[in-house]
Amino acid sequence: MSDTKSRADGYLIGALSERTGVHIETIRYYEKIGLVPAPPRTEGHQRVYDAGHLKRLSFIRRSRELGFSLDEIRGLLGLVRGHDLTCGEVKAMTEQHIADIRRKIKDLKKLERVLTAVAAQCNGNAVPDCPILDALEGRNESEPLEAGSATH
Amino acid sequence: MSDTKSRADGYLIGALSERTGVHIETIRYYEKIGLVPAPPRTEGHQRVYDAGHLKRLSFIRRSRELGFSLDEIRGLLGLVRGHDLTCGEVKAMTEQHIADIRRKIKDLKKLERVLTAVAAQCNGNAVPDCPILDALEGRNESEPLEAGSATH
DNA sequence: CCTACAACCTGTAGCGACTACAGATGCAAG
DNA sequence: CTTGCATCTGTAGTCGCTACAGGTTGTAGG
Repeated sequence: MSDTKSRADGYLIGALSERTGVHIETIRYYEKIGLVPAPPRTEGHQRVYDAGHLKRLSFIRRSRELGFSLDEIRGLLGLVRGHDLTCGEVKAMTEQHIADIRRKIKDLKKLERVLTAVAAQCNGNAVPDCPILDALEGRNESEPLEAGSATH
Repeated sequence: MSDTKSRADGYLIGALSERTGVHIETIRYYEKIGLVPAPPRTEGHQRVYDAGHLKRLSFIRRSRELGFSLDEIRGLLGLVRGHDLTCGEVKAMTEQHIADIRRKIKDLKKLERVLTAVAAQCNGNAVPDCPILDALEGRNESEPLEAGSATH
């Protein structure tokens, strides 16, 4: 069942990393910032994880994939282990998140439109009079582009 | 014509910041990393900019709004002042960029779908059995979500 | 001329979320 | 015993800024 290194009941960090898809360094980083608890160690100071750690780390990974920040995840985990947030608050957080994502999509679509238009004018000639650079220089002040979150 | 501080022909950093919409600290940062040249100074060591700086900084700002990295902009500016890139290379860069943006949009749309589905199951009850948290814990392994750039 | 105050200066540290080392151990197989 | 991989700690770097602290310059008013 287990092809990766394990100790009696638990697994070492490499095995946990493999099972969760979270890099080893990232696991240690999460421990350092207190997002996951420090696990017990072997006599040789190596971390030994159990199924609970696996679950928690998977939860974090899925949440990250859905775009939650580490701080938001801290909140979500608070509820798991205690009673920080109500279900309604979790829902509100999620909906706020959806709104953010929609805004980002909107911004990116606009970017795509502008860049596509700009690239279409270029025939791939030699150096001078590149229409893309002209557009960037603002000689063709068509779209306002009022600074948004863009890629960030 | 000029309501902001200027010295003879040029403007001080505050005026440049106002005209370009780039923060003062950011202008100094760009100078530090060599993205814009160090301007001449007054006797009291204050930076004095001219129309050339204004143009270059505006170019940078527009490029940033379109999602180019500072390194990419460095390349684009290389062409402006010399002959680093051909127009075709600029076009290729732009198209690569468009592809990146499309991928991001795709990822975000997927995120939106998953989160919307997950939030819809929640009626905003009290603490236990929150369907959002259930989903994050992976009890409902429906969408694969294979780790992408997500918000990054 | 003196004072107040805004705008400027330099330099450093911090953000988020990692990533990438360097150099020291642990541990199992041959 | 040696090899060699996995793990350990700690620090510095990434990107694109932002936010200070603490000092100087420049200008306007009294």
